[in-house]
Amino acid sequence: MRPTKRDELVEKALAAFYRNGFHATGMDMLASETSISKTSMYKHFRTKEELILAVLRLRDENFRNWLYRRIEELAATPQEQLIALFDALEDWFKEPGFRGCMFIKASSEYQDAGHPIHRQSADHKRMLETYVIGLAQKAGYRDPAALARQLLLLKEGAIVTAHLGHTERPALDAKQAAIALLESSEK
Amino acid sequence: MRPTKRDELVEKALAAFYRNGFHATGMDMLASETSISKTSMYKHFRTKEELILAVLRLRDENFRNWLYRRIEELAATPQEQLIALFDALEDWFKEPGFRGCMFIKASSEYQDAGHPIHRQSADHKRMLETYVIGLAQKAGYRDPAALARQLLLLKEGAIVTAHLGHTERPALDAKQAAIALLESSEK
DNA sequence: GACAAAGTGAACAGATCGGTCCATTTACTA
DNA sequence: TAGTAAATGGACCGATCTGTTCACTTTGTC
Repeated sequence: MRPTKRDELVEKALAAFYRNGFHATGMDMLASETSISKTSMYKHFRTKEELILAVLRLRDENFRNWLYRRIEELAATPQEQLIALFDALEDWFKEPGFRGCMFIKASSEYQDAGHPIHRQSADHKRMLETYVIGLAQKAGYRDPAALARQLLLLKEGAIVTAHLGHTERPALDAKQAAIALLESSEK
Repeated sequence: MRPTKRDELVEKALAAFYRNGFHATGMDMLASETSISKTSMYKHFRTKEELILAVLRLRDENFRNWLYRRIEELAATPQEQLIALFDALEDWFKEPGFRGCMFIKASSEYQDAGHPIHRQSADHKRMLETYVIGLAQKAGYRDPAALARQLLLLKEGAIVTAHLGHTERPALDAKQAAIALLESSEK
């Protein structure tokens, strides 16, 4: 089954929005860049906002799938996987087109906490939190939720620091901090 | 000496950009919101970009002054001040108009690492780093730079998490992680 | 009270914004 | 092969974008 035109649009729009930002990427630019007519775009999505929401759904799926698999490749036990998270980050930061976290950027452009785009970005972060809490639970920590939240602060910090580009290897700094946190956390 | 019209413009533009974003805030909206004519605005700044750069300079000055003073209010020794950083964050997050870090948002909208706005945002982060390294040095840590980078990852993470709003008290999580990091860092 | 500097409002430019419309062409399927 | 659904290009809408121009008014100073 070939990917539908709709999927193709969302995929290419994802690349354009990620590289160029949301407000800065117009629907005409999108049409020419994706080689999909504006008429078609507006047949699939009633507004630009709906398209962005679809893009963010795809991004969430892609990113979490990639991350979870990469972490499993890198480490076998939950304990080690909590650390491997930061090795995976380093891989991501090194990718040529890296431009930060799409959800942080989305919430930067759609700031109102009640805005659908902002809310969907928060949902993504919540799902990541659930995943890391699960790892911390399996690893046997006494307060897995608190530990997960702390590790995720390091993750978010590393991402924005990598994008800002004022520090050499934020993923490595985060990893070392994570190791220290794990060692000082009670089981 | 009264503040000049230029200062007044930059100050009000700061509030508008912070609340509303950069691309989403047009020069006409800015003119009506600041009660300063467009003609005047363009007499002080040749382009919107130049105005944004002036706004970011003011924001950097305001924010660092506020933060440094708040930290000194909250704690007396460098050791305690490294922790008080996160109490200051909590104060900030609780402010009614809190909408995240202006520099993270600026770099989210002007993503290219070579763009003046992106570069200036990175400069702000570097200056904060210098300050925290100084505290870590005075507190007598063996590797003050590494420790400062780790603490700042927690800070950036807490800011974006507070803005996303998917977690209850990110500043408190960050503070507890910071305490653990400090305890496990060699002097 | 004259003069220059600074600020004003409003119209204007050309480009782009999100979104609509329509006649035509392509592609799948009965 | 006929019919239908999907996709196309391009014109078009009103609004908004950054930035300019101009004639007029305010303001502070000598």
